[in-house]
Order: sequence, then C-alpha cells, then structure tokens
Amino acid sequence: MTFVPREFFMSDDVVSIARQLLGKVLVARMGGVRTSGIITETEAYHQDEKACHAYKGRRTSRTEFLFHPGGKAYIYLCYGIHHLFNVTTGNCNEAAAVLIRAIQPVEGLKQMLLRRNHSKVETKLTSGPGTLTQALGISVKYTGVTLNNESGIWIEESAQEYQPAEIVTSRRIGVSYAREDALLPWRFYIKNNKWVSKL
DNA sequence: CTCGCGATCTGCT
DNA sequence: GCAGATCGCGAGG
Repeated sequence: MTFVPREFFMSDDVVSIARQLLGKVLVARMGGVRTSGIITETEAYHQDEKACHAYKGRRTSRTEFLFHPGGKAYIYLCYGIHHLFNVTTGNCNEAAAVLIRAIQPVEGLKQMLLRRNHSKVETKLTSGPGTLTQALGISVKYTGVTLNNESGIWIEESAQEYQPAEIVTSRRIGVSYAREDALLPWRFYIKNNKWVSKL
C-alpha cells in the first residue's frame, strides 16, 4: 500500500487527475474500522466552467476549500441529504476538484452494509456519489481535511493502471444548469466495470 | 430575511 | 418511471 503523493494532486490539469484516479483506492478509517474501494468513476470540476460551485472564482465559506492546494477533501451536502466527496487539485489558487462518483468495495464490506442498511453486496451499495460516502462514513464534517493518515481519509496507489482504451469518457451527470458546459467530456469511468452510477 | 433550487437516491407504482 | 425527501447555499431585496 502506497499513499498517492500530495504532488499528484498539485497539477493544474484537473481533467487528467480525474482520469488518473481511476483504479486508485479510496480509504476511510473511522473509529479504527477501515473501509475502502477502487475508484471506478470520477468527474472534473474547474472554476472556469459553470458546473463548478466556484465558477468565476466565486469564493464563499462553502467553496473555500476548493481554492486550497490539491489533496484536501471538499465535501458538501447535496439535496439536503447526500454528502458528496471531492478531492481538491491544483496549486495556484484556482478552484478545482475531482468528484468521486463510484467505488468498487474492497475492505470493510460488513461495515458498509451496516451503514447503508443493506443485506447484500450489490452495485447500489457504493455506485453513486451519495451512496459511497454513506458506505465509507464520510460526511461534511470532514470537509477541508488533508487526505492522510491523521484525517482518516486518504487515497492509495492503483491496484491496476488503466489505459485510455479501458476508460469511458462522457458528459457529467446532473449538471444541466451549466448550459453549454454540461457538454464537457469530463466524466470518466472504467469500461466493463459494473460499479458505475450509470452508463 | 426570504426564496428557489440542487454535482441524488429511494420507494412506490 | 416518477415524486418526495430535506436543508444549506447564495442571490436578491
């Protein structure tokens, strides 16, 4: 197990980072219990496009961490219910982040089932930005933390690297309010992997 | 202060 | 397939 180094998230190319995160492992250790999963689906967000909460550099208390250097958690509440987890990227005061939209469970299956109130492991368990955070015990109270051993949330190197041919690119989900920017091909997922929010 | 709405998910039909 | 849940954000007055 190797931590993804902080420098990985310092790149200004958030789209490339979103692609490269596929196959890496998101880990959450809460109260000594470890849960983790392979990242199977991501989306990139950047302040220069309308889907981003910090569009045009809009800086508020909620979006503050989007402007921070890469490698921190940006977590916000969606529809009053769902806690959506992003990793911040970049290093030059531009707001950008990668939304983790789905994972394939690896460790702590029992704990995930408990948190999700499910009885069997199926794709619904962690395929979706709101469901995976629930399974991992991630909530808005962790927003702003650095991804490392101390915070209890971090990302480890890939079990497997994915070639471009094994990655599907598409428009981002649920951002029609972003008008023309909703067309950007900034969503990525692993081809032929069932742990994806939707095809 | 008010108000409209969202980077979603679930249960019911 | 569709409506309801549920609440904080952020724009506007």
